[in-house]
Parts: sequence; structure tokens; C-alpha cells
Amino acid sequence: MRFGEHIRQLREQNKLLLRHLASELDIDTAMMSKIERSERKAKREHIPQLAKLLRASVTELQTLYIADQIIELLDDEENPRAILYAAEKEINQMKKDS
Amino acid sequence: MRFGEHIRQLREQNKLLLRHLASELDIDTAMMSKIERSERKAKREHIPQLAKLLRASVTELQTLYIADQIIELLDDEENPRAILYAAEKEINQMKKDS
DNA sequence: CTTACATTAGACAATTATTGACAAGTCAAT
DNA sequence: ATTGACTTGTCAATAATTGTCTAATGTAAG
Repeated sequence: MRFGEHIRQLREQNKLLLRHLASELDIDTAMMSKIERSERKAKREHIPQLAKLLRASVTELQTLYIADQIIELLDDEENPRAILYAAEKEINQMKKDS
Repeated sequence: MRFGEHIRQLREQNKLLLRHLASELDIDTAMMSKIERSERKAKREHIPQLAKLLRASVTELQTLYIADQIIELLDDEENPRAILYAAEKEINQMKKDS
């Protein structure tokens, strides 16, 4: 589930309209629509606001938010699994160092 | 191993100087230095040139290149493993759809 | 059908991030 | 002290992203 998709799902569950979220984030509804369709990215500082409005966990949204950007990177790549694996290896390495 | 680190290693193995690579990529040596220290990103189109100069596999370098950007994303995050896992789940999902 | 409201599309402007050059600096070897 | 390799900091140019506005499309109710 992409970040935007998830936001939309929560929004509908909460019976809110795009303009409700948009006004809270102080952007116009067109922009909000784009965010939900992953055509644009929300700003990081939007996440806590969204979490509150949608009664969702900030951590969960943040996780999805970054995961989404990873997807974006991998999307047009030949072998996304191999790349992810390389990244994972490096993350593990980092842990060791710190 | 980060992308830049790897480039540096290969460069030293091949007994080349920063300015050799730099001139080939048509950037200055300061820039090349930054690339090797992951302070700046190489351009995508630099990769084939680097692969040739360093007698390395284009695919390998490309993998590392994107993995590096993932690292970058995760680097200041609370729980990188969870995020990677979420991304992986979504990648698998994508495969199903296509 | 037509009105009213929600959402989406596209073009452009504003903002922010990235790339790269340049000049000055460190460091090691001689 | 000089030279050569590399690094650092600052700033301008460029590129990418975010956002707005207007018009279009969809959709449900009367």
C-alpha cells in the first residue's frame, strides 16, 4: 500500500473530504488529490497533521512515507530486489559501526 | 559499501588519480572527491563511463548507485529496517500486479 | 437534464534542492 | 619550501519539486 493510497483509505473511513485535509495542511484540494494519487509528495511536516486528522499512528505514516520514496527510486529499475538487498546489507553494516 | 567508497577502491586498484576520473566525467577534481566521499551524487550518465575506466560492471555500479540513495533516505530515520521491509512488501505487491 | 459539489488534469509560478566551479586549504613526500 | 593529490567552504547556475489557478470530468440528487 502506497502512502497516498493509505491516506485516501483512512480519509474515506473517517468520512472526510479532500478539502478538509487540504485546508488543514494549508494546500489546495488539487494538491491533496495529487498526494493521494502519489503524483506529488506530501511534506514531512504534514505527517503529524494527517495522523491526527485520520486517527492514525505517526510512526506508521512516517514508515510508509519513506518506503514510498524507496518505491519511487526502484520503480524504473531493472532489478529492484537486488538493489534493496544491497541497501539492506549496507544498513546492517551501519549498525555494526555505530 | 557505499557507491563512492567503491569507486575510490576501484580507482586505487587501477592506480588512477581523481583528476583522471574527473576529466573523463568532465567535472573538476573537487567534485570527484565529493562523489567518492558520498558528499555529492554522481550523475546517472557517469556510471557507464566510470565502469569502463574502472573495469567494473555497469550493472554492479548501478545497483550500488541506487542502493546508495536508499541509504541516504534511511540514514536519518528511526527504524530503517521497518521501512525497508515495508518497501519490500510493496515491491513484491507490484510484481503481482504486472 | 441541470445543478451542486467532489475530484482530477494541465499549465505555469514559486520555492527548494542539487550540481558544479572556483579559490583556498591540508597533508605527505621530497 | 615546493610540488602534487586531495579536501573544504562558499556561491552561482541549474534542475527538480511543490503549489496555485483554471478548466475539465465525474457523480449523485432533485
